[in-house]
Amino acid sequence: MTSSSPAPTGRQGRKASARGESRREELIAAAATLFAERGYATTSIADVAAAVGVTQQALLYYFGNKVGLLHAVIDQRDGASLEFAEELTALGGPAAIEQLPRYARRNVANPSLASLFAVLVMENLRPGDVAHEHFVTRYRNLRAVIEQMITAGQESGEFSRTVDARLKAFEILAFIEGANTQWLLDPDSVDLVAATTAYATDLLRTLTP
Amino acid sequence: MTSSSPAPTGRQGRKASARGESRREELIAAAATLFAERGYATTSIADVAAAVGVTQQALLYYFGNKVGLLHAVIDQRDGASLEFAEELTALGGPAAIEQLPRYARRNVANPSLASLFAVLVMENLRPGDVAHEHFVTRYRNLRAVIEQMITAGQESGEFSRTVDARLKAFEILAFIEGANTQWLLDPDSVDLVAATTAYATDLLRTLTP
DNA sequence: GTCTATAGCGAGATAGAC
DNA sequence: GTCTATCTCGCTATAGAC
Repeated sequence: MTSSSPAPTGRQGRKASARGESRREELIAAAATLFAERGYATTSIADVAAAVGVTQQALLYYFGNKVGLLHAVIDQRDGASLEFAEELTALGGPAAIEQLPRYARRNVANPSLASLFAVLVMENLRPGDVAHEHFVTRYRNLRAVIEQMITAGQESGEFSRTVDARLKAFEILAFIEGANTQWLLDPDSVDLVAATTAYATDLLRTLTP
Repeated sequence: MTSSSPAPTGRQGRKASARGESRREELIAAAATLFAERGYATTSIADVAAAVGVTQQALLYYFGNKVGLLHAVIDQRDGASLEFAEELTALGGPAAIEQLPRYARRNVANPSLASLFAVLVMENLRPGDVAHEHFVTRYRNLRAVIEQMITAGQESGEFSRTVDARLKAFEILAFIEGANTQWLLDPDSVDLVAATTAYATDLLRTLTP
């Protein structure tokens, strides 16, 4: 966000890989994969560079330092998350709840993305950690989006007004995160989509008047 | 478990700190705190040793290597978790559900322990990670305990037989873990005990015939 | 048991050539 | 843009003295 990188001007040469990916994007993609697999702290920038076939110093040319790379990864991959959540909840009320399994399906289809943020959150729990503020606001935004979806349902009369929208939003996000954790650790032990569907069903029962 | 440490024989000298803690126990306690705060990978054994006032080499005398220290920490702190879960669920049925907020209270009272395992799990998601197998079986055991609690309630007729005990157990554990994550990241944003109490209440409604 | 000394590696980052 | 060379640091682990 602030200063960060020399930002190579304009478009890249034709050398960039198969798809129109710039070297910078290749590096971000490689970093996302490795961070998801091993975490940020244990991944060396040299490993990331090697995955793309350049040296560590080439990587530093783009991102300045390791933290710059991390922020580039977060910025590039996390926008989609909130958008996805907004898309799912935009319908408001019961229709939004029914979309919950789509979230699970998305994780199953893209475990690397699911793992990336789960791992990074735990590496940034404490104030002062490089991306702490980012994740704090990320979760606040997600809770806010879910809470609005619930209050929308209450205002339309589809949801009972006796439920505390704020606590319910917390609960729903807790389920999503915790389900994710268990599934990442032990994918064969549970059918994430089935579990999410079951949860959504029961959830609807507690929300409906 | 296997070989590990020279295991200093017999009891310790009177030099061990205020409480009857042996040096080994002091080191485990210091490691638990630091691992909880910074994670395993980013904590150096020298930091752990320094927290107790000895050198890194003294620490290695007890644990052999860094992985030995990790396993000592896990063995010492994790036994309590499963016991606690068993205690809470032993009652079976609705009474067990009502105990859920106690779990939250325990975390609030001991954030360091809550953080320790949350962080270590994410550092051991992948097969081959030093403590991967430990956490896989840990979660399997926890799910099994919760599942048994539910089936016990179903057999006594207190819980509806239409719910899938296995999926419900997964859901309950997901809530606990996810609630924990959100609260660790941003403690002021939510009242963990209130949220857990609300969840337990709604949970009971979906479980009761 | 705890120390000093030290080996040996891998990390992040800078300087400067091409 | 990407490289080679290099600096500096921190880390794990070993050897051996006390």
